[in-house]
Amino acid sequence: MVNGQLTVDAKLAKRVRDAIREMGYLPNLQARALGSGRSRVLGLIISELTNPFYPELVRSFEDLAETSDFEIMLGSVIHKNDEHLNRFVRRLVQRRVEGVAVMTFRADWDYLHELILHNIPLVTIDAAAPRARCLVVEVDYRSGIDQAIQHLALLGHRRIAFVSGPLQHFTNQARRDAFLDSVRKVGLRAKDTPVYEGDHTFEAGAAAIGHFLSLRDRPTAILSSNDLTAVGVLRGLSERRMQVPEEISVIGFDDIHMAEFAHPPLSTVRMSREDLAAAAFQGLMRLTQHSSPYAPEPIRVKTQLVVRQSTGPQTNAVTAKADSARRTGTAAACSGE
Amino acid sequence: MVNGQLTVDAKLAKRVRDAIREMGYLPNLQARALGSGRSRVLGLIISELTNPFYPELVRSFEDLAETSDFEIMLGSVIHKNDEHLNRFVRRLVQRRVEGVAVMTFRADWDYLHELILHNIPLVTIDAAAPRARCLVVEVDYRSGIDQAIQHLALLGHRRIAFVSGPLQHFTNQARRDAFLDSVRKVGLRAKDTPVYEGDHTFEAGAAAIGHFLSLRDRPTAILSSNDLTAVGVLRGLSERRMQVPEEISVIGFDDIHMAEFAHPPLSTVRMSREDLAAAAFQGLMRLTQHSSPYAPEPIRVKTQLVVRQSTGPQTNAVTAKADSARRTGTAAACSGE
DNA sequence: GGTGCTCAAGAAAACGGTTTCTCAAGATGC
DNA sequence: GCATCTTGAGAAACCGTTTTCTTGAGCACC
Repeated sequence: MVNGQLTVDAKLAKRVRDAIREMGYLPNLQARALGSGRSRVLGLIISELTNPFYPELVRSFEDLAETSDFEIMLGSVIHKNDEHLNRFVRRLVQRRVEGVAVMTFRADWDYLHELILHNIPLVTIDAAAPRARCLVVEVDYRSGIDQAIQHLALLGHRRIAFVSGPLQHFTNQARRDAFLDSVRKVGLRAKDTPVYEGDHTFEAGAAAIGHFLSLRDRPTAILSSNDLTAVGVLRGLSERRMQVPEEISVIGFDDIHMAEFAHPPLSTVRMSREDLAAAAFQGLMRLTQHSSPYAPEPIRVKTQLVVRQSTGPQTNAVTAKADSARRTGTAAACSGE
Repeated sequence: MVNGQLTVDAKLAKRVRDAIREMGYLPNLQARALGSGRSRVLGLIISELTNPFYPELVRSFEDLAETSDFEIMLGSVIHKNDEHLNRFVRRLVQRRVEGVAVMTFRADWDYLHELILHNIPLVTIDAAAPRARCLVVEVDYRSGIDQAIQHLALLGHRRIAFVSGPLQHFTNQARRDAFLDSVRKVGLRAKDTPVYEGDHTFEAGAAAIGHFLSLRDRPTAILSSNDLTAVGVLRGLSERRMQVPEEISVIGFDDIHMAEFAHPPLSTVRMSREDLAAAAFQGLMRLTQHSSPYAPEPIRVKTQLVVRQSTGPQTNAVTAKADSARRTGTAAACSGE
């Protein structure tokens, strides 16, 4: 009755329900989990919470989980040593999670072996763990990077540099490859599209700028593989007293909060955390419904350019304060979005 | 045996343990919780994860929880409506959490009544919920704000403004009062220490600057009640082409990541998230050990000035590019830390 | 009216551990 | 040597739900 069937008098039902509330009764979820064999807990593994990319993702994922009455167990990978990591994964199993979303972009699955052993549904990003009951969320880097490059090309830029993350990670290769394809598509050649391999830190941005400005043919626009590094690029430029976007344009990737508050506000390729979370959650729901070795299609998530004020038309003047030109450029860019 | 007593042959014990591992056995924590009556889950309530103050706090708290074999259930208050909030609190009770750390700075406890009803240990910040089994973490705003004001006074500033958060919150009153006390201590008068009430957003910073610059006696230094607003102040100044710290000094509060990456890097009063998390966790452990109506002393957490590059000596020149002076000033300030 | 069927309510078993109880063997004291 | 205390192993009860099983009532049909 309490669980919602309608075989008894509605009025009586209401009275009973009121009495239950009155006494402050709340079912014990542990007991329920034990009895039903369903814990209603999901695992969520991220790189780390202090990476500004993740809080939004976690929040979206939690919201989804909440509306479906799931709890989530959060674990970050980066600052943990292997010992800690294994402990965390073991706890996931001990709490009998019904599935785990692995939202980190590195592609080694060793630390997940305990989950695989217990045949727990898994959702990963970019690349699948080698096993059944694993679903991939494929981020479509190309769509957003294409937009970024076309935006720059439209503004007249013919020399566009790229700051990548560590190329040992599959995801960073994918981003760089997307960049190289895009610039080729708008007719630029390899020597006009230099790539600098950074490490996704703030400092890498300043280092990249040091490198690019030492080139004979300096790029007039820079695309960075993540926002933090792009902000580092902005800082490096500001320290060299170079004006953005008058002298050089900068585009980031991710669209973290900081991008909006950067100086100038950073144009960037947005990878929607909401979409990512939704894809991951949906994927888990799908996997949990099929207990058989079920291998569904990957879920794709698009990326998209967000134009702010760090991009403007290419000019040859090195010191020109082309303020009015910039305004026009920005307006044009915005309308192109 | 499995739980670690030493009554049987050590070798046999090892063999048994190996066999257990071999078979992939892991105890079911739900069953354990049900049997023992201890869930080993703690609640952690924060304002919201996308507020850059919190990720570090959550991480620290999680680390502590992990080493003591606790799980945490995370909930954010801000973006939830009352309906959602009540659901979350109810879930805390349903999972039979052993205690809840309420790490949000607002002081209304209505939404916690379910926790109070079930006599669940509570740790709060700044002010205690009106009940037993509740422990307060008292943030010592005065220590850090004193340091900030003395730092500015030493640099020659005699007109120091304050941007507060919404004064309906107890915590913001405390910060403002600490400011007023501090400036009085270094001999400044009310008319030279104007206060602007903002709302802790980025935009509030620009608004505050608009107000302060319209005053007849402009302040030469600004202390903000949080970092995001301070960054907004920096932005407002930059839009007015005013140099920081040559023309005006700025100090924030909190020491979020962004502070370091601001332009220029923001001097700020650090409220240590590690300390806060440690205090909260310790408090919960203390409370859970005493089931009786036990009212322990509050735990105090200090704040501390961090000097970066947004503060420099007061100069009368409005447009002077006092670069060398600034360098010296910064160095002096650093050594004073 | 007896037989077979459906249905729902209540009892019992299960979930996987912890905690408590029981009881017999061994140690201790006189 | 006998009564008492201590010890530890194994059995039993328990935690609070869900799930399955049992039972008996109600009903249609021949």
